[in-house]
Amino acid sequence: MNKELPLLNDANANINFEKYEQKFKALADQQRLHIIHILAAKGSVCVCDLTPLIDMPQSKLSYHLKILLGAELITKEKRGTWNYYSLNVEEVKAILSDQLCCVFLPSCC
Amino acid sequence: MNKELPLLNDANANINFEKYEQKFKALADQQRLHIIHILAAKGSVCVCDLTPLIDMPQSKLSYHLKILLGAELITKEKRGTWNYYSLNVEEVKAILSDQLCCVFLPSCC
DNA sequence: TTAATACATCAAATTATTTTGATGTAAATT
DNA sequence: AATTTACATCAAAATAATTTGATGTATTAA
Repeated sequence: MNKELPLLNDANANINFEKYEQKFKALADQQRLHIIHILAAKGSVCVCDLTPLIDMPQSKLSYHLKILLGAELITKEKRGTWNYYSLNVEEVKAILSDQLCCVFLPSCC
Repeated sequence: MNKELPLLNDANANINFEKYEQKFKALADQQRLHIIHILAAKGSVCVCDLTPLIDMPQSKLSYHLKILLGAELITKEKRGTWNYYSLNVEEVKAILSDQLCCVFLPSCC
């Protein structure tokens, strides 16, 4: 059995564009890029410590964190009342070029 | 003179998030990812040859090409009545991981 | 046990993006 | 010269994403 399907001659191979669309959508926002940048620098941060770093109401921050979480660009860990968010470095590296990793993940370079 | 600014301790370095936002926005759409994939496979393609490959009205295709062009992910070259679009491979490679390049630029692997 | 803190979620309002169909312009064909 | 082809652009309609402020639920602190 051949596990590889041949490329179709109309170049419309069976790529899961939807999955990538979601990830790029999550990245397609300055405020979320900023959040990513902070998480990259700070490691694990709870929402209450993130709020003063970025200037936005808490409900808005929660919204953006949810988008990033849905795209699996960040992870969430509950400790008591606090929710700690971290960057999913592996996932980000799987998407971004080394060059961009250097921009958004300072620890990378 | 020191060309490198020190990293600020609030991790809010002076990154041009806007520029990246535009590029990710352009990528954040299945139809545009499809266009990118076709251009990567076919090289240089005019709108009239692209239209039958992707199933959308011409004005819609023009709109999406314009978004990609604005993000400098593709280039345009006029030859007579025809407008030939090509992928800006350098730019795409500067953004996407090798892994993703393999997905969207088949010739890459 | 009351109050305060740390969130998530919800509905409504706002804003941004996409889609559609029509129209315009230029080059190519007849 | 009249048609046809190849596009871009435009305005209106449709859809989607974001923002806001209020409320709810735990957990912790007083």
